[in-house]
Amino acid sequence: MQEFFFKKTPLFSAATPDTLRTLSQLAKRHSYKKGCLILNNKQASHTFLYVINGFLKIFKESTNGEEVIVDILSKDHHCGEYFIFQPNQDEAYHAQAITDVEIFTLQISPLRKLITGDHQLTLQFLQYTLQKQQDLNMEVEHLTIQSAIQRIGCFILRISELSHGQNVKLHLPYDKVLLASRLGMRAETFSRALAKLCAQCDITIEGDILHIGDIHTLACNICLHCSKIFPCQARD
Amino acid sequence: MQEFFFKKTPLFSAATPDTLRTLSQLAKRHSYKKGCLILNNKQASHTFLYVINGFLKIFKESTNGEEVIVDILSKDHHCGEYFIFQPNQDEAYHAQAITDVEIFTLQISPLRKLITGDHQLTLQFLQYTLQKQQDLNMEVEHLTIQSAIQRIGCFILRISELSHGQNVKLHLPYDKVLLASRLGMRAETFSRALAKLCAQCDITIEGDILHIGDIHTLACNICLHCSKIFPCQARD
DNA sequence: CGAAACCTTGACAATGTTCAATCACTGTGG
DNA sequence: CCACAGTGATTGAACATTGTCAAGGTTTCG
Repeated sequence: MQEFFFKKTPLFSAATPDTLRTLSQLAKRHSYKKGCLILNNKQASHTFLYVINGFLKIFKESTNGEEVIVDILSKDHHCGEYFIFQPNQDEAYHAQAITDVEIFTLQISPLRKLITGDHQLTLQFLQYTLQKQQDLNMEVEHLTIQSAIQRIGCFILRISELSHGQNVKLHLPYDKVLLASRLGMRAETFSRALAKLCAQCDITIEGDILHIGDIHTLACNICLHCSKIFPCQARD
Repeated sequence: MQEFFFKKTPLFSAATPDTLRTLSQLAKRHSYKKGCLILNNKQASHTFLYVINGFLKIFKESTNGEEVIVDILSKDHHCGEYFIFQPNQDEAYHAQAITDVEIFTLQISPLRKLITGDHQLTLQFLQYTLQKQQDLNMEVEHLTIQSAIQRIGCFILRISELSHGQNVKLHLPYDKVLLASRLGMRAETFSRALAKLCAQCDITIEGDILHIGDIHTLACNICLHCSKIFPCQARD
């Protein structure tokens, strides 16, 4: 992979030329078709994974077999950095392509060397990790104080890029079963809650397309139940 | 404050002598009585806060007035580092002493200078932030797949320090109203769920003291509903 | 002692899950 | 080209869990 590619990514843009060169030698690019499992347990704990394009589902399984979604990664999001400081951790997680997807991977141990030798890179990692922490704090908050309807409305507002527009047309980024799971509810609950939300807030559904009468009306109904103020900058 | 004090904290132990000296000049130590509000909104966004002793509640308010607990900080935990890279963020949060508490504070902008000038310190911050991210991932998982009873059981196992012992005596670290809120449920739900848990798992309650017949029995009933394997290393 | 906070309990309402049935859509193989 | 299986999505009914409201008991502390 080429050095200038890394120079353009948010996470590595501030890295030194040396780091960029090493990255270009070590990173391995992969493509996967929708549905493919990307990491097995053994790989996961010593692999850093960066999404170039497409969507990826990161999930775990509870001991009694229930699937839990840890994250859904889109372009320029990444995972596995936790293992930089926890090399022998047995935090099994799985990654699956939910669209066709392009990624690159790095082995954790050379990444650890890069980090320890490049202060600017470490600062970037710290910055993005702190941002991620904020996102997770918000997720906990939403699971605690929002109903299913409110969580769906909030998600819609976030992917609408928080425009104030009217008659906005919007694609759901992935299927409803997955979205339900991402928002911490069952598919049936999602279906019913979305229908209710639409009835209340002047939205019509057509498959995976939403027609939203007025974003601001929606925000007025939803954003009460959150510590942030519309338009917030939360990511998808 | 003395340099060797910072040298002994987990977060700053790897800092350079220069950093430690600057810290000792800039950090301000404070004591608060149980119940005191420690930060107002204006201070929060440019203050880093480190707990020396006692417990602290970090919380936000949703627009419609509901309180949400973001975290409960105990000795050697801290907050506010998010603002290092988001200096003008208006993420209002509040901090309140839930026991008598000792803390020290740093202004964000000198802390930012320390971080940018001390690679080892940045690595420590990154390490602790990544650990925190894992903890939050676990919290989301628990809110998603565990019932109230299971969340309480899981909490008890974590503060039991995961010993396998029998006839373990355990103090709840803070009052039940707060604990309920921390675990994402109402006080009434907590009361009922704890009673059920005790009936199921050979535990007796006496005020804030729990007598647990067998930790392992409890773990068998609870840890099914989690992606980690008992004994896990999750913190409080 | 008395007020305030903490905690528990009961009755009931609201919310979300489970299970089963059904329908629409897609891609496959005959 | 059609039959068919499989996935995704929706709906209804019964049920489980959690929240709400009201009341009353207990503990703490000035």
